Amino acid sequence: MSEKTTFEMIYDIIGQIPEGAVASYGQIAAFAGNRRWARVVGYALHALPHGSDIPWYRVVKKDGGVIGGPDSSGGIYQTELLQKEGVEFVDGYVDMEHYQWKKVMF
DNA sequence: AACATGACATAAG
DNA sequence: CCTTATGCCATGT
Repeated sequence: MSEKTTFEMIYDIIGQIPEGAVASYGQIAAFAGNRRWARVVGYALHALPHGSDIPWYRVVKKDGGVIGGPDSSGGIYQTELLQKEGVEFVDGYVDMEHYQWKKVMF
């Protein structure tokens, strides 16, 4: 049966995030079906293998902040990747007003 | 099976 | 703004 696991649904949603856009954990969880899966979303990304096609760096907190803080090595890396795609950062936070993903694009 | 932990969100004080 | 508490699900021990 085509019973997709929670992780698969989450990965599917994340994989739909276009370039130059970001999405929050809660947002992904909401698109996947339940917004309470925000935690599972985090765990799903945490469990991602290296070399995965999942754009984990396009996933940020609801405020637009990166995990670990913008000063963290991972935070710097994530910020850099997003900036290369055209996402603007202000004080370590994404300008969600302009770059938060909206599914209306499709 | 039970408990603890975790890339979160929300509410309340 | 910060800390607590609660909700939700998956994983590790």
